Amino acid sequence: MDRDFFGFRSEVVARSLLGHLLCRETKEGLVSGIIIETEAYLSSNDSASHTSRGITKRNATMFGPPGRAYVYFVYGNYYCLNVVTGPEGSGEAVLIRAVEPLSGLDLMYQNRGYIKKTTDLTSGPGKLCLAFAIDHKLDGHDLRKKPLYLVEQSISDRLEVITTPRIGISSAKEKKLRFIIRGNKYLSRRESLD
DNA sequence: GTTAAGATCTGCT
DNA sequence: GCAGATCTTAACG
Repeated sequence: MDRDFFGFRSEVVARSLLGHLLCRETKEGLVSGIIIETEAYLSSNDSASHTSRGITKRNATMFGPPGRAYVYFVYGNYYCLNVVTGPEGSGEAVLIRAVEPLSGLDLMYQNRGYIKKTTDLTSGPGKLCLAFAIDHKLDGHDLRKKPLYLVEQSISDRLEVITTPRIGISSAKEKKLRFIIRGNKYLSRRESLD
């Protein structure tokens, strides 16, 4: 995936990331999945974004060059993976909320502990970081390079995409900045009626 | 130094 | 459907 892909506003990149592949290589092997759910966090006028109050130690990666990974720790237990977007310095990103498992299923089960259903492997931002062995050490990593990278799929522009409000936030609830592939089994939540 | 809230997940009802 | 676990971050005194 080339550099120009990430330089657009996060609302645009969030949509265009759907259908492409997220790949992770570790010494145990290769894991990959199809991106099916994303959320955009804007550079300005978005009180739900980590960057709404300026640059801090945690969110510094979001103000860096696009195409990097912004990985942060939430709720004392889990990591979330974002893709930095927009021109450098704008402070925006796209949260990867769910993928559809494609390869390396055995390794995902191993990374997640004893999970029974395939639909529980990567159907949420914290879950997919566990399954893909993503943690704070990958914060700032360039997503065009191993061991964590994106691969373009030609099917991406023919998907049926719908938008909903973002999940788990208390401000800017009205903004429909969550992008999902309609009807996919691996979404973090069922589609709401709107 | 202290404190409250948080881009979540799991297990139980 | 709901509460608890768990701990970092950032705001405030």
